[in-house]
Amino acid sequence: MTKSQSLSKSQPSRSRTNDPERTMAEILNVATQEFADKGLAGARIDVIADATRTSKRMIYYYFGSKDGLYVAVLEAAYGRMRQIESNLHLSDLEPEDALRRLVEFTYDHHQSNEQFIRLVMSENVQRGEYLAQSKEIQKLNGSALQTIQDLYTRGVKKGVFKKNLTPLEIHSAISALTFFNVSNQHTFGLIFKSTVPQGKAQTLKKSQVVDMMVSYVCAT
Amino acid sequence: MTKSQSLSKSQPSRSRTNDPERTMAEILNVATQEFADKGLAGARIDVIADATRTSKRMIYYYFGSKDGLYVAVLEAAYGRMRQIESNLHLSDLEPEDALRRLVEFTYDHHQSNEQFIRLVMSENVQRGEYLAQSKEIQKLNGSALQTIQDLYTRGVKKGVFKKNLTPLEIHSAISALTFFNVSNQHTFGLIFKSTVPQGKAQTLKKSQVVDMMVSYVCAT
DNA sequence: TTGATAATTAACCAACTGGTACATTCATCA
DNA sequence: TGATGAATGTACCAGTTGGTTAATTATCAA
Repeated sequence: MTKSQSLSKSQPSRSRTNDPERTMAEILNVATQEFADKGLAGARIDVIADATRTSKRMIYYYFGSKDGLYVAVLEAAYGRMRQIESNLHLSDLEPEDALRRLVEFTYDHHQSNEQFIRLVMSENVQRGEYLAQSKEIQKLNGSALQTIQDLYTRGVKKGVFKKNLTPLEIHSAISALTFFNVSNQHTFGLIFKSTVPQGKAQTLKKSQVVDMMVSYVCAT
Repeated sequence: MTKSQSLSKSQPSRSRTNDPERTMAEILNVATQEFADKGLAGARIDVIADATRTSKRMIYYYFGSKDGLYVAVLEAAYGRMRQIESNLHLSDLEPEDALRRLVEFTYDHHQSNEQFIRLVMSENVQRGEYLAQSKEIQKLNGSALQTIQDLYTRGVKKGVFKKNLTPLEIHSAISALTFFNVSNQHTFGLIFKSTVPQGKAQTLKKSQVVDMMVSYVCAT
């Protein structure tokens, strides 16, 4: 746990410090930005290396290849997301409130994690080829659905939710509405630029998404 | 030397045919596939050229550069979409039926035009940088919204639609639900592969999307 | 202290890739 | 028919880029 000498940022010393953890973390960090910015094919290893305090050689030392680095970036990004998501505790709210809260959370979550969204888009352009290589990924499927399952079951029992919906449907709908809003903002902004306020061209407001989900899930 | 017969694979005739239109069309066609498949950065001019009956030289002759070709592909793809969309005539249907029909059409439309969706995704990864270069694109904004505007106004007048919705909201919601379903199928399929039927991993069924839109737009 | 191994640097390279130079053939029309 | 510009094919190039070779330094257990 020491963390001994992590300073000396502007010290152009001839001596060198071995700090594998920091080196790896920095590479991963810079690479995440570059890949999110340009996609796998557009990203440049040299650019990543130059933005790091270390060298290109280190990238290959720790990650083996450009693809290897990309997969590592994907895994880390998905892992981070899962962790954030797991911090929601909805079980102490009434079903309808919990639903609202979940939608709002997801909306904000997507809104403030454009980098992640861009990675996911890139990966879909590549047909999930690289995400499929990750063993880690498989583990994180259940949790989001379980949350919804619980919430939904409570709502049905209480008679406030429609029957015969599946957690996956609900999750998909929420994701679609909140993800698209960020992912397609640029083309949407261009095509409807006369009607869309410039800047962050969010065409779906949070309250609308909430309303849509509530009116869909709640019993009439 | 020894000319090594690099040619004569199938002893191509020495005669050649000038057919600029066909040449351009073929280049554009092949390029659309390649760009949709790999994105701008991932696409290779040589691959496009080789898949054509003509040569790389012609690509530069007609389109100037890789970027130029890409913009031409985008324009053509968007143009095609606009044309197809304009073939819907909803004015002879009752508002609610027209809405259903619009949603169903959009769903099928996205479902069967994955190539276009992939181009749009790529372009969003690039922040719309290239679509913005196209002068043509600006023209096609209004039509989709106008269709919805008409339909919505009729519905409100008739008292079957909620008030205070905007055409852009409605259009965005429909787009989000139908686009996402195709665009994110790969990552979604991987993460929820235990719950999603393999193959075309459509997690949102057409009827669900229709229900969502209807329950959102229709007055309670 | 020392020897082994992990971490790191710098120079280098071969393949790839967008783009071109140039010669040549086709189509049109006077 | 022959001249002229448009269209096309071939060969080539120079910059880029992922990846590597080889030598050097830090770290730490024994």
